[in-house]
This record gives sequence, C-alpha cells and structure tokens, in this order.
Amino acid sequence: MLDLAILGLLHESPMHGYELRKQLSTKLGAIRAAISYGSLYPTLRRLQTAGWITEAGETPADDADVPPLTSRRGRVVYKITAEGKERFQDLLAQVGPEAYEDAAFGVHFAFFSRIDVDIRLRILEGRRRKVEERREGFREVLQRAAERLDAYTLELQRHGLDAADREVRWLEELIANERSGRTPPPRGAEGELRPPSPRATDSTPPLTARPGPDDSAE
Amino acid sequence: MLDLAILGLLHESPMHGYELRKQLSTKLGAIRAAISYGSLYPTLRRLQTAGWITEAGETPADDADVPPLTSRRGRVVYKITAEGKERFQDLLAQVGPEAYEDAAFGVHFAFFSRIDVDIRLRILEGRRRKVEERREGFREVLQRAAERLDAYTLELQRHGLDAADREVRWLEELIANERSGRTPPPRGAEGELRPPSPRATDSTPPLTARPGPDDSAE
DNA sequence: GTAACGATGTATCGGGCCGATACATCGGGG
DNA sequence: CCCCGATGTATCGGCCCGATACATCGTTAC
Repeated sequence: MLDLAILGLLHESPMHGYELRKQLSTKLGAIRAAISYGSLYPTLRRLQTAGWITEAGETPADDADVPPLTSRRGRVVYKITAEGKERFQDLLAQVGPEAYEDAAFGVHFAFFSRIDVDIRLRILEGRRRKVEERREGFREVLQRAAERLDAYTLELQRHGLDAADREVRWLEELIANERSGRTPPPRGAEGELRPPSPRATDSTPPLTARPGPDDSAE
Repeated sequence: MLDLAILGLLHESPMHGYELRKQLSTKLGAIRAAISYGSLYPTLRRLQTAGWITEAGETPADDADVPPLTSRRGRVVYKITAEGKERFQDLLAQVGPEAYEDAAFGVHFAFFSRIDVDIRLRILEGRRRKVEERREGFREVLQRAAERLDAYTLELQRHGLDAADREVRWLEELIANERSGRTPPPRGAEGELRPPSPRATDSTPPLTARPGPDDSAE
C-alpha cells in the first residue's frame, strides 16, 4: 500500500525520503494524514532489498572538502528500477477486494492516469459497491435500532450515512465520465472554491440532507 | 483508543468478546471499519491486567461432567471495575490534540452523553479547528499547485475539500446546538425514517462563504 | 441420517504503520 | 551568540490488522 504510493512517486522522478514524504502528504492528503518516517524508511529499505528501487547516491558536487568531522550523512536519493516499474504496474492493476478499502482505493485513484480505462472502471465500480454496502448498513441501523441507541451515536450514524451516500454519488459521476470517454475527470480548472456544493440532494427519500464528511482516512 | 471504546461499552453492560466486537462495529461503524480480534483480545488482556476490567466467569453449568476431551472453552464475560469506570472518565475527558484525530474524535463523540457540556464543546471546537486546517490545506493545493498536478489527484483534492467543508458545517451545527442548551443532537429520533415526513431541512443560514478559521470562542 | 454450512466463540502470529525520539546541518532573527 | 525552525536520516516500542486455527451449535440440503 505504501509500496504502491512510493513506487508511483519515484516513477515520476527520483527523490530522497524527506521530499517523498512531503509529496505523499499532498498527493494523498485526502486519504491518509501524513505518512510517518517510522513507515517510510523501513519501506524504502524493503523496496530496495527487493530490487524495486536503488540508491542514486547524489554525490555532493566534486568539492571533496567536506569536513570529515562527522560522517557527513548526505541525503539519499532513490530511483525506481525497471523491475520496480513492472511491480508498480502489477500493484496498480490489482483489482482484488483490498483495492476497494478506503486507503488502498485512494492510492489507486491517485495514480489512475497510469492505468487503462477498463481497469479504472473495474476499481470504481468495486469501490462503489463497497460504499453502497456500508451505506445500507447505516440505513439498517437507523431503521431497526434507532430507539436502542444513544442520541449522539445516532447522529454519528446519520453522519456516516450521508458521507457514504455522497461518496456513492461522487463515484457515479466518475464512472459516467469514464464511460463517456473523456479521460480526465470533469470540472476543469474553473474557479474551484465553489460555494456550498450545488449538487443538491436529489431523491433518496429518507436521507435528510445532513452535512457529512469523513471520507476515509483512518 | 480501543481502551476507551471497550470500557465505554462494558460500562453499559457486561459482555463477552464476540458481542463486544459486534456492538463496536455498529457503534463506531462511521469511524472505523470493524475492529479485529487481533486487536480485541490482546486489548482485553491488557485492560484486565491493568485492573480496569475483570472476568465474570459465566460458568452456568456446574455439572462437572464436562468431557475433558477438549478443554471446553466457555465464553468469557467481561465486566468493568470501579477503577475501570474512573479510567473511562479520565480517558473520555482527555481533550489533548489526540482527541481531535479522526478515530479518537469519533470514539469520544460516541460517548458524548457521558461527559459535561463544556468538555463536549471543547472537543467539538478542537475538532473543528483541525478540520478547518485540513480544509485550508486542500484549498491551498488547489489554488497554488493546480497546474502541476494530475487530473485525478486534483479530483481527489476537491473531494477532500468538499468533505472537510461539510464536516466543518456539521460541527458548527453541533456546537450551536450544544450552546443552545438542548443536550442531545437535533433531529429527534423518531421522525426520521418512518413516515414520509415532509420536514424540510433546516436552512442553515449564511455560514457558507467565509468561514472564519479563527473564532475561538473560548 | 448425515454432511455441509454459517453463525457463534476464543485465540495467536507475522507484519505494517504510527508516534516519539534522537541526531545532525543550515539559515536567519533576536 | 544562541535559539529556533526547516531540512534530513534513522530507530524503537506498541497498537492494530488480516490470516489462520480450533471448537460448538442449529439449520438446511441431499
């Protein structure tokens, strides 16, 4: 999961750890908080011994006047290998149930432009199915067990229901767009910062438009 | 984090592991997927050795004719101790930065009815602040780095921005409600899914455009 | 009758990932 | 001059997950 993300970034350009972490944070910011060094460095070593990446020793200029006072630990630049690129494609095209989990889906999505439309559709539909199940779970709890639950717990369920419902609709849009042939998502470079989302609550009878965040993460 | 959730559930009634897991899944379903046994049982043992919970052996059958072929492993019912209840209150009232993280916030929220209004407000405001920061992060990326990013990555950012914005508004409502004195969240339990109640969604005045990220009403 | 299956139930193991921490360099501001 | 924040690499303890194993019970299917 981290493997995929790291290989994906190094596929674009060589980088050292610190930079890698920063880019991961922005690229996957909507998915996971900020990957820890306690994960990053061990993963880098793992990828390295597996042969997917190598150190591209960024020799600090030719000025060998580096004061040998301390070991002068220079920054280590990693680059992806040919095998690594293959591995990346393999991981990316993996459409097993793991790819529909919150985090894994996000990582796959972040590199969508590197896979075929049909695989994209497979993943989007699998994810949609999963979120739909989640949504139905919330609905059942709200219908069947409403009176047995705490008021705050209920509010949490509504929150979750609304978030799931929104994600399903988001996925529907993306799926429709993929099918239409336009490769990149819609909503070009217009003014973002759009006011309250104009996507009004359509039908969905008992939904009661509630605010609902909590995309994934955790 | 699991500690808090488990203590909270056992505070309501004694339970065995399997049941605990089920209840956790529904109660925290909007927060985390479904806690694993690989977390649950070790945690139970930890809580037990710490003295927060005890085994309430549920041995219903005194008939010692239990075939010693296998150890006849009966189900183990756990109950909370007095110290456990204290510990629960301590954990619940913890308003440090950890309590604003996704998962931790959700667990706290799920047991909101057990803490004072002022602590509830402190947690809600802390959470709001955190999500606002998150939201601003997305906005900056979308404004400043839009052209340097992949179309799918951008869509992910918009998704995240929208979700964060929604959560902020959700929190605003909850905060306003807490301040108004009505203890439980709005949206009374029964009017929800049963009848096709045409109750229009309250209109949430004009807090959309410029959400001041700094209105610490402390 | 019994075999298969799914729900209930307890438990462990390897591994991924996080938070805290340590160490080291460098530029700038008080 | 010293502290601070950004840049940078790295480890350690610990939480938590997914996979797996084992055992019982009721129902359904052959």
